[in-house]
Amino acid sequence: MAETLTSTALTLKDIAREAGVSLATVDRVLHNRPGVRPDTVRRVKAAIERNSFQPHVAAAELARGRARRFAFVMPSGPNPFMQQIEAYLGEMSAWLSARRLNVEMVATDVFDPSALAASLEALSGDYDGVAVVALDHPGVRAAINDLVDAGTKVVTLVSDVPSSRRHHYVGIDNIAAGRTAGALVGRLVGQRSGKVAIVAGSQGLRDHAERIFGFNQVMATEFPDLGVLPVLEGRDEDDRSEQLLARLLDRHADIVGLYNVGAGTQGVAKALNDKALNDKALSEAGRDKQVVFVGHDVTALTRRLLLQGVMDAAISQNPGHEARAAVRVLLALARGEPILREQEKIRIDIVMRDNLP
Amino acid sequence: MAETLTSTALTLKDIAREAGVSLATVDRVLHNRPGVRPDTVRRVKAAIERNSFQPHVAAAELARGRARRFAFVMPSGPNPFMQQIEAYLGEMSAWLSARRLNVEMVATDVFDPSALAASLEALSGDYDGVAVVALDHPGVRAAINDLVDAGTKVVTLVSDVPSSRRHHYVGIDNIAAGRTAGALVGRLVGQRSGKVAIVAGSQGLRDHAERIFGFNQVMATEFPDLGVLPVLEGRDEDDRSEQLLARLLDRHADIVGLYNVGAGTQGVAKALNDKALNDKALSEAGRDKQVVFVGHDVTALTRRLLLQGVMDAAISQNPGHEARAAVRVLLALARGEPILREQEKIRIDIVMRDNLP
DNA sequence: GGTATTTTGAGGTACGCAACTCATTTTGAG
DNA sequence: CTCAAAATGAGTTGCGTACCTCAAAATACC
Repeated sequence: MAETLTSTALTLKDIAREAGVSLATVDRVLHNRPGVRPDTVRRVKAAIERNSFQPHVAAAELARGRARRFAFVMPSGPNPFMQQIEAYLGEMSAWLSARRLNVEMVATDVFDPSALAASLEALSGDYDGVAVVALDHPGVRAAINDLVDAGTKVVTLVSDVPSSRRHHYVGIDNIAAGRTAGALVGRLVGQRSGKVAIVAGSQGLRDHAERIFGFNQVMATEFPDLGVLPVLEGRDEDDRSEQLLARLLDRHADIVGLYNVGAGTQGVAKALNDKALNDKALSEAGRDKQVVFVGHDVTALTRRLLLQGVMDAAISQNPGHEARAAVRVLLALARGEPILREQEKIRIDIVMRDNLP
Repeated sequence: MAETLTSTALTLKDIAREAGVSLATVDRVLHNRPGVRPDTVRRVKAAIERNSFQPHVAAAELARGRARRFAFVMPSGPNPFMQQIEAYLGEMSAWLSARRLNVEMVATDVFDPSALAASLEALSGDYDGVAVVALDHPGVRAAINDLVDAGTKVVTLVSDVPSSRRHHYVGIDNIAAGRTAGALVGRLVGQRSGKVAIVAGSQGLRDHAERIFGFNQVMATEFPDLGVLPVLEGRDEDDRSEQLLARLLDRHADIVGLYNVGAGTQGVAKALNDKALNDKALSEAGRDKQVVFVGHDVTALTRRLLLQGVMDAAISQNPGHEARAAVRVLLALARGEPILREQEKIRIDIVMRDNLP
């Protein structure tokens, strides 16, 4: 009837007795300190295994004395998504200080590889852990590897550098995100035929490129009747995105779907809106005439657009989850605890009007 | 450039000095122990506020000595969703034992109010926290309130009893889930016209009733052209669901959408499949002819159906998240820590083939 | 005023581990 | 066998809090 998931509490002393050694030796083994014969190490580890001993987190934390320092290296400039991550870190402040964790924000120009690399190098030695919104570039990769070699735990956030030796990536699979967007656009367009437009920040950005790749993959295989127009590069700027899109809508009257890969949402929405008003003036166009609009991230703006019905779905990576996961992962890494992969995995959320968080 | 989110570490001793009292008095105030003049209480609390003092979690945990005991009261019987929750709790076992937390599973017949109430009463006094998959019934409500009065922290899991004094509910808003399902069915059906079927376990179950309510709400307001057929009650059994649905599909050739509210998915899929084969024999029916099928939860079965294209979308509440959130909330309640609402909120996930977790 | 009662201070112990010192034993090389 | 080096034991201290006891001081009551 009642089945227990945890064993009784053993202490280091019990392990020492079990292994027939002293507390000091167990401590040496546990912390990879030198001066223990390989055979003895084996005996101690066996005793730990046999009893599935877990050091008491609270005791360990209390004993080590000094607080841990983590740094978050984030893009400077007004990126609403990044601001949300910061805000959620702020909400954790009580949680953090109850655990004597210091989290510091470091702003840097993420799009300048050498500036980013310099910011990272500057952290060396002073921090137990670093979370960084990274750019995949050789200089950045080297800086990350240097941090890792110095014993700092490194987590890439939102944007990964897979070729580095970072300990963990907290973010979504952008190819899968693009595929999801493609499936949504295709399915929501339904029976209608026509063309699909893509607005991105830049195809040079790794995450944007991956999303576009995934999107095209699905369109090609599952919705071959929908022609995909060349990608517009709006540089994540509202004005530019609006102009480019407006021109495209002018030239192609048969656009039925739109995928906005990055930011610049305001401009995209405006261009779409102008077209809708225009259409309405010409004839009575209902939902059937409307362009299916799928974008990314739930912000104040996209939330409004979803509620108004201008936007049909947002692909979202939960910024709160990302902020908390980054902290938890850094903490687990620093403590040498296992990471709960399921918990820290960032999922691709489909957000429509009725499941707005 | 580098902005810190956490303050320097104060201790109780510092607070005592600040307030001009002894450590013992601070301790009395902190734990609501008697024997302190109201005026002194105020002074101490002011000092705590002023310095935004947070007791060191690790020290507190270490000092209290005894381990905490939590109980999970779950339905007996082979419910895949509940089994997933148990499995995820199992994955946490290292995490739990490192914190000296004991989690015990208690199986009970959740559909029998008096049995459930009895199970809850039996836990009284022995546990620091209880998570329960509850049934909204006066007897159960009373049992929950008794536990709360006895000082046990109580969290309802998956299914809520809002009228009780439980401390927290870990689960989704089922009305919103139903609305989401409705929006999906409506949008995915697209231009086609026809009828929509609903298969539920029972309209007597609170969560099923709420989902149906939300579903109908959206259908009535946003997709008035789609007629909703009376709810089939399959009792979450495969055979019964299949038979009922097969008969309905026979009678109504124009069914274009289906919402499966609960379990019995295997049977529902079989009935749909038989119809599809039948249609194919009569004419060449592509995707356009297929019934849009939206259901709940990602299990081995629904995963397969999504991949096969039989099912179009699953509304999912992440069982791993629910398991971990329940533990974290119970722990925070027991410690008197604030709850990170954002973190513990269970979201309504839309899962389609391309964002299968 | 004196007594009972309440409030406060002072101090100790324990929790489990990290990190350290120093003495002692064991081992291996010559 | 001798001696240095390596391995191990034994012990201490401190982390910040909970929880407890006992005495002293302050206050309330008659």
